[in-house]
Amino acid sequence: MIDVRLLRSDLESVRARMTRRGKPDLLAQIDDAVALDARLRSLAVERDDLRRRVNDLSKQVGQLRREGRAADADAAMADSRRLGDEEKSLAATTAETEEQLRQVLLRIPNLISDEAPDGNSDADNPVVRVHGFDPSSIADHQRVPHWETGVALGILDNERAAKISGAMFSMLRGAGATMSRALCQLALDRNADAFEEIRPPTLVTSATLTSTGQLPKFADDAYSIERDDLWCIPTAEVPLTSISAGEILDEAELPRRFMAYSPCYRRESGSAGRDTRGLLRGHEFDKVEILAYAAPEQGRALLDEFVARAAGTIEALGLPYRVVAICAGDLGQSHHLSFDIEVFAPGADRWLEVSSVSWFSDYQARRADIRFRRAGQKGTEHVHTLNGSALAVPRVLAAILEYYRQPDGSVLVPEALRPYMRGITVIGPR
RNA sequence: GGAAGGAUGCCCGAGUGGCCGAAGGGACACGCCUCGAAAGCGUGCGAGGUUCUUGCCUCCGUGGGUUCAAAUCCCACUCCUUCCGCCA
Repeated sequence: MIDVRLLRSDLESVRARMTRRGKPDLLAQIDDAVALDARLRSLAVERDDLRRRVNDLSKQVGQLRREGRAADADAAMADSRRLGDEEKSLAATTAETEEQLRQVLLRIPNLISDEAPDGNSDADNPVVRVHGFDPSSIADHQRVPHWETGVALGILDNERAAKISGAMFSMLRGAGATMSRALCQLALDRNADAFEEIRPPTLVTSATLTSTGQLPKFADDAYSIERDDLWCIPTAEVPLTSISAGEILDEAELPRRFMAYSPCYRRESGSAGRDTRGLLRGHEFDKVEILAYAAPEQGRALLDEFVARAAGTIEALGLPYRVVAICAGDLGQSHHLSFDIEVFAPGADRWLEVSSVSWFSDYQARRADIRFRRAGQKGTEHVHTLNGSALAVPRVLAAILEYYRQPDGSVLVPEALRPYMRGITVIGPR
């Protein structure tokens, strides 16, 4: 949620920054918010004044009673009752306006960073840097899509996954399942120096899903369990962000860092049939997420650190990758500034997004009400939140099955994964 | 799933209709004292909104209700604890 006060103090700058997202109807939403806010404030002033008078009269009633002036007390009581009725109807109007404003505000996206490049869609995202990518070094035996290799080696069985759960679910077997787990282990171990490991719940309440920005706007993208009013998390970002919801932290404990392995559930409602072969996109996948609560001034540097950590793990796996800056028009609703890491998959012959690292400024913290107190100062501020995939398993696994494929059709296990592979160094046909 | 008890400020804890935004203690901060510290003493110490300051409004798990007036009474819900049942 953006700060309403910004709409009052610096409306033009808000409008200018929203314009960069390239969504014309946003400006109308902002106008709605401004109007509702103005209305709310005048209503609140009026309501508070009535309350003050009711409170005063009520106190007088008690006072007069104690002094034995029953007639005066009755008169004050009558006055108070009359004002109270007025207050009640005004309070109802105010509450209604408040809720309207909240609903509008929940749908207004975050202010984007000046640093985010211009652009309308992912096609405009500039490549920031490329590592280890040399198309001329890629041999024919690597140009086999992982869904073929995976089936040939008996480690990927999407047919049976579909039998069990329907389309867009996948099942790994044998060394494939082991490698999936190994990738999680690797990502967790590489970040254990700075992050507390969490095993969060993966079913969450509506309030939790609202804090990170998935609700109310993107309800169709998440699985819901209506009978119990719970939602399946689309990413561990959701529970991790809400760990300190409603809490006030000390400046000294910032940045506060968490990491978590979790399954992630996505309905992928808009993308059925697109890029769904093999392990490219599924309703359920494993991911290791890293996240931090930070003081505002720590945000930018942490974003770089998160990108470096995610890229470092890909590098340790020996995979070619590039870092892409997300342009203004492609930035998600909650995002302030984001970078994606993409791995080149020679068999699928394309770059796969394997990590998205984002800085949310105070947008999520305001929704989740996560604040901190600066040492020696009165009052509180909202923290900034950042998060990123330390490693998204299926796509990295896909890239490995292609990049590490050998002329005889087997797949070499990357050096970095071997400690977690029970001695398997090569995945051959069964 | 059934039964009972509970939820108050950073923590503990008092408060059963008005004088309670909330006693008392602890923790914390500052000052005094001290060579320094501990102990002692004094002062301060929740959050949000609105406001030039003063002030005013809101918040005692959440949401409703009763009342001139609610932390306090009523209803519903959530969570915690204990017991029973069930269960990986």
